[in-house]
Amino acid sequence: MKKNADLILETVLQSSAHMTAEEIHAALRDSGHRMALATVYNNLAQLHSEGRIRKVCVEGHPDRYDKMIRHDHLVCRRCGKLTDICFQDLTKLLQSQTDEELLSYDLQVSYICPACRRTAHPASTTDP
Amino acid sequence: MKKNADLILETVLQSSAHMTAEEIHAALRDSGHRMALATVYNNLAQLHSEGRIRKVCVEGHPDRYDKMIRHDHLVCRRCGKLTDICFQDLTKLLQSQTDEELLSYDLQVSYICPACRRTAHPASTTDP
DNA sequence: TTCACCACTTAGAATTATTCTAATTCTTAT
DNA sequence: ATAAGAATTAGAATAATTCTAAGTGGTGAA
Repeated sequence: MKKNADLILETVLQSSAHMTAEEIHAALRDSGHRMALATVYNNLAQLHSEGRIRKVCVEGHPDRYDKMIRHDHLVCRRCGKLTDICFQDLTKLLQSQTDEELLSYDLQVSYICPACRRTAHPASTTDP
Repeated sequence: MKKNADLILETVLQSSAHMTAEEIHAALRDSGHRMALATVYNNLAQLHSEGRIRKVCVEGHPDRYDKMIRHDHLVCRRCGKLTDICFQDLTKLLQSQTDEELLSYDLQVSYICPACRRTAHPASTTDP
């Protein structure tokens, strides 16, 4: 029988939804894998410290977990939604400007997502 | 008499210490400005939403506040200490790779700070 | 100068995500 | 089978932050 750690890892890797610990817990429960939320937290912490998953913290929201595959995030300033994007040549540019050994980086670019732009734009008709 | 919001803003701007709400509260108290911690939180939120200060969240640590002046952060993976750094041409590179209107970004590069490298390096003599 | 109005502040309770504790249940090798 | 060790658990605890509802203070009109 599969270990919890593997189930949790799979859930994170298979999803592109940047899931929270709660969401992962719920998803596993829905597919018949009952375990304590603390177990999810424990294993996520373990997987993260082993460098097998990423932990993304967005202000005002619970932490989210993600694949390691090199990519960056657009964060909507209105609704907080994360979208993947991959900026090229970033590592090169960063490393070229310092003598420190850079281990990794986390880039969050904020913008207004298309949905928010459409629906939540106040006073759009009178804007210049 | 100066308003609390101004005192709080000044404290953030004058310090290069990336202070937490608690630290700002303590600093103000030490200089004779007594106010509730909630007031500090309220005003920091206000200043942040007005785009007058930055809010930096480092995993496992309380949020820190910072000047707006364009710069990035090195975060020590061991001790969590923040160090300012300014990568050049970053805005240009990011904007050149997307059609979205990018509002701002937050880049945290992780490394091992010199202090940790010196003191907390395990088994350094046998490393390759 | 009184009064009503408003913004700001406050103490303390509440909330929320996460971690801790201590007990229990699995694994696994012998 | 069984002891040792690891993983899991329920529930308590923690910590940062926000909320609530009441209090304070200044301002300007009457």
